[in-house]
Amino acid sequence: MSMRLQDVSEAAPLRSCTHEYKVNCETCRLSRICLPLAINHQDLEQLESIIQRSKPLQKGELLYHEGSPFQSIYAVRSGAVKGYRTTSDGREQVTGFYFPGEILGMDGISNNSHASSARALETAAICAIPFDSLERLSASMPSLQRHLFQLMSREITDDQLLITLLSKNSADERVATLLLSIANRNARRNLSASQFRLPMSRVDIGNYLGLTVETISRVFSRMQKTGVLRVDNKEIEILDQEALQQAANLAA
Amino acid sequence: MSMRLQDVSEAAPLRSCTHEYKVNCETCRLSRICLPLAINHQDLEQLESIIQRSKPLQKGELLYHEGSPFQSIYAVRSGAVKGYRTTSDGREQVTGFYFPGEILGMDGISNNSHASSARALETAAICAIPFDSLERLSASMPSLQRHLFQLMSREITDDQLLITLLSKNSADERVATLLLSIANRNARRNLSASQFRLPMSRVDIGNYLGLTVETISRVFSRMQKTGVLRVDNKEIEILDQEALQQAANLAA
DNA sequence: GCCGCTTCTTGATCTGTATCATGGCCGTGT
DNA sequence: ACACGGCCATGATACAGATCAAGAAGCGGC
Repeated sequence: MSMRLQDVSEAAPLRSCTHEYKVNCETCRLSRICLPLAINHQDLEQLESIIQRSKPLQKGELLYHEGSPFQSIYAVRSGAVKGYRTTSDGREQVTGFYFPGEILGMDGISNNSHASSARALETAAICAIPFDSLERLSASMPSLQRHLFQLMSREITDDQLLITLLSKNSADERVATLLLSIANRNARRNLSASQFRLPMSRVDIGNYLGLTVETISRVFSRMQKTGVLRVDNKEIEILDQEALQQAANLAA
Repeated sequence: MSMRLQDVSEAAPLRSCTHEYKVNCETCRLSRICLPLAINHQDLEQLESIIQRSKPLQKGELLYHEGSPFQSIYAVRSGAVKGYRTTSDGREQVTGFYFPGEILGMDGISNNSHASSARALETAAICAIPFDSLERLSASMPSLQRHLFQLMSREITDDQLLITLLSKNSADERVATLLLSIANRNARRNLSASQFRLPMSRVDIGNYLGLTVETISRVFSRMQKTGVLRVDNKEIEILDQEALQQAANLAA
C-alpha cells in the first residue's frame, strides 16, 4: 500500500500510537473550521471528553452505511470521504465530498438511521462524535447548539447549490464549479488553491455532477487545451483562475 | 380576487378577525405534523407565546427574500409556498414546495441571512417563529431541540433525494415522483391522495424538476393518453397509482 | 520487472430534452 | 360581453451529453 505523506500530515500529530489514538481538539490545526469553533477553553474539555478517535480508515473502507443505526456524526481529520446514497435500482448517487475539518453524517438524525453511506476515498482519520452526548452538551452550551444549527443549515444551503448546479448548468460549468469549491476549501486549510490532487475518481466526479465519466474526461481535456488547467491524472493545476471563475459563473 | 374555500379551511378556525389573527397550536389540526409535535401541554404554552401570526399572504406575495436578515422560520398554516434562489445570471431555481404543516426558512440560520426566497403560490396563512426565542426555548426543552435537529436533518435528506432525482432520472420519472410526493403529503393531512389541485404553475414544476415547461406539458399529455392520469389544467387525478409508482421507482 | 485489472482518454453515433414557433385556452379587468 | 395577457399544448428541429467501442496509461500484486 503506497503511503502518501499528505494522508496524515494535516491533523494534529499523534501523541502516542496506542489503541486510543490520543489527539485533542486543542492542538488540532483544524479546530478553527471544525466543531470546536466558537467554544471556549473550559467547554472544550467537555466536548473533548465525548469525542472518539479510532484507527484510520483505509481507502475504500466504509464509515457508515445507509440504513444502519445513527449514533454519531463524524469529523474528517485527514484524508477525504465521499457521501452517497444507493438508488432503488442499485445505482449510486454521490451527494458530497468531505475534506479535513468538515462534518458529515447529519442526515441520519431525522430517522435515527443513516440516510446515506460514507466511504473513505483515501486513508482517512476520523473523529466520531456521539450525537446523544452532543445533544445533551449543546442544551447547556448555547454556542455549541447554535454552531450545530448552523452546520446543518450550511449543509442545506450547500445541497441547494448542488441542486441548482445540476438543474441549470452545463458540463463545463459544473466541473469548473467543483474545482473552485475544492480550491476554496483547500485555501481555508492553508493549502494551495491552485495546485492539488483530486482524491476521488472520474467516476465519482461524474456521478456527483450528474455526468458520465467520458464527459468529465472531455471537459478536463478541453480545459487543458485552452490553457485553463494542467491535468496530470489526479493532479490538477489551475492555470487561469479568472477563466475558471468565469466558466463557473456563467450561470451559477 | 377569486377565493377558494381550500385556502383557509385547513388551519384552525380564526377565533377573531382583529389584527392579531388569534389562532393557537392546541386547536390547530396541523400540530400533529408541525413543530408542536412531541411537545407536552405545558411546554406548548411557551412555544405558543412566541409564535406570531400575521395577515395571510396573497398569491404572489413574498414571505422572505434571499439576502434579507434571518429572524424567523415559518410554518405554513394554509395555502402553499415555493422556495427558490436566484442564480447569478438572474434565473430562478425552485428548491421546494411547502404545504400546510411544513416548515421553511431554516437555510437562513447558517449566515443569519436568508439563502433563498419564499413566495406564496396562493393565498397562504403563515406562522412566524422567531428563531432566537426558539433557540432559547429549545435549550431547556430537549424534545424541542431534538425536533428541530430532526426537521433540519429531514430537509437535508429531502434535498438529497432531489439531487438524485435531477442527476439520474428521466423527465417521466421526475414528474411521477413529484406527483407521488404531493399525494403522500396530502394523505398526511387527511386529504385525497388521488385527486388534488396543483397550486404551482407548469413553469414552477419544470423549474423545480430541471425541465422546461414544454416537457412538463408533454409528460402530462403522455400520462393522460396512457390512462395513468386525468389532467384538467391544474386539477390532477391519479387513475393508476400502480403505474405511477412504477414510473417513479424505475430509478428513484 | 512484468502481468492483469482498473481507470482514464478519445472517437463515432444516438437520443432525450431544449429550443423555436404557433395556436388555443382561461382568467381578469374594463 | 369582450379584449388582453399570461399560461398551456403541440409540432418541427437542434444540440449537449449519453452510449457504444476501443485503445492507452496507471497501479497493485507477484
